[in-house]
Amino acid sequence: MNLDARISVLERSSFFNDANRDTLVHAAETASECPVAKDEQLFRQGEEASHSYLLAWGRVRLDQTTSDGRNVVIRYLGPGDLIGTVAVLRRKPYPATPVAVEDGMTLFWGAEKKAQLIAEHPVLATNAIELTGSRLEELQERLREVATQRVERRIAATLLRQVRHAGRRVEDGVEIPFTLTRGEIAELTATTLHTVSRTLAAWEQEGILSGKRASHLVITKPHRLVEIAEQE
Amino acid sequence: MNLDARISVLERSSFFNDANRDTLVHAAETASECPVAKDEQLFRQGEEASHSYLLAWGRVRLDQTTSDGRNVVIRYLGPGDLIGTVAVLRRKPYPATPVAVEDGMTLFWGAEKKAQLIAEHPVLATNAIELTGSRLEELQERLREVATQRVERRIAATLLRQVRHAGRRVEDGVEIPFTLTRGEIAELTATTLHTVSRTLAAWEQEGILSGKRASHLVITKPHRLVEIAEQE
DNA sequence: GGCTGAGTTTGCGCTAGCGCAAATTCGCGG
DNA sequence: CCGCGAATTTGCGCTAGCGCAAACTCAGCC
Repeated sequence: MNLDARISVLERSSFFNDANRDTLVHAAETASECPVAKDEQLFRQGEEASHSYLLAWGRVRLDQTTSDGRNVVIRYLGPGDLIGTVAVLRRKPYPATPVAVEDGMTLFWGAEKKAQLIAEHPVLATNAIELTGSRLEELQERLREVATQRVERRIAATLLRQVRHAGRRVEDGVEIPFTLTRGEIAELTATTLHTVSRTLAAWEQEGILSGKRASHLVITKPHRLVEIAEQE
Repeated sequence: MNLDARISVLERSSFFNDANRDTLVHAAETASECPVAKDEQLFRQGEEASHSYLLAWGRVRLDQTTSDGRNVVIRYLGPGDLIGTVAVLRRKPYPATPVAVEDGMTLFWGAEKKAQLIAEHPVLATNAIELTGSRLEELQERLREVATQRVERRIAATLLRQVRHAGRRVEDGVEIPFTLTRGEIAELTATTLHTVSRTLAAWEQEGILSGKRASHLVITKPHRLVEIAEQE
């Protein structure tokens, strides 16, 4: 990636919202590139936070593992999303393990460079607060769902969230443009893969959605899914 | 509160960590004071975020209500904690309703003044990221607990969290220095008040803790509670 | 001091959904 | 093309804990 390509990637990220040319150039010049292969981990939960990443393209799943070995999917990240930035700024260990769900490319900065970038460009600090706040809001929403809703609603809400983040219109409806297994949906919604499988099988029968394994989920009746998510 | 008293309040808040005298004075001079009475709401979830608060003393519970009228307790706030700041900075509606659990006092700033404070004192932006990140981390932890743990463990973890945030050594053990009802514990741990009641009754019988209603919970065997929180 | 309402406790029936087990499917790599 | 492993599906027994109902407790207010 040359400088212009990098700048093009950066200006599409909300972390660089309202950033001027100087900021973009500074960030582009100080960044390094790192391709990431499917299933590769950028870093591991618990490690010292040494680098902060921005996903140029590809998709990444953010996993947290519990002390008894269970996994919770925190979120899916797409192009323009930051990875590891808050941990770097806080000088805390990484709280999660980002796993690439497809081949991709990242730009990354060492902790010092990132802190300097933010110190010299206050708009980036403001944007970091915005982004962290946005993550906070989403987690609050998820906690509310898990605390108060049955599984079906939660699955519907989770799929709609992926649609909102990354959904793509296709001929039959809306596609979630990355691989999402029943197991992963289970780890996003605090349930088991068996329950997800049963639920999705029923919805597939009903024509609400289709897709499994490497074929991406396609929501054919999004309004139906919204109804399910909002039922009492 | 005179200026020195305000400064004393501010410098004890982690939002003002590493802030110099100028910053503290600026913040103290531009703040207004608002006492808050037990059960009073500072603002309501969904309202436009117009003011940002810092709790000088007292305790506040942060509630989120779902569309079907159920309540989730997001966290308890104590002296030095910010209330509504992220929403103000993000120019989003308030995501929660802060309810005073005892009489207290707040300092507050209008949105413009707060944004200006942060723009003129970059250390505050850094601290805001730190604080938001810390909230994020806690919510991730709670989500992991709800997703993967049985109720008992969750209750234990929740009580230990209050102890860590606000616990006070007393003669018999560690006191949680604010009123925490079984219903509120239920809303913190995604369970029902009946289950909390049963669990706490058993633990009280076992000598692990004591206290109900207006009498604060006292954890008499904290190590036992840690064991429960960490069991598999 | 008495009353009241909110908080706590307890019994118990019920079920959502967990988790075991096994069968089926399918995508990928050699 | 075949084998294999991971993903998906399906049957089913079981139980953690929900939620209804009712009784008890106690703090605060008049």
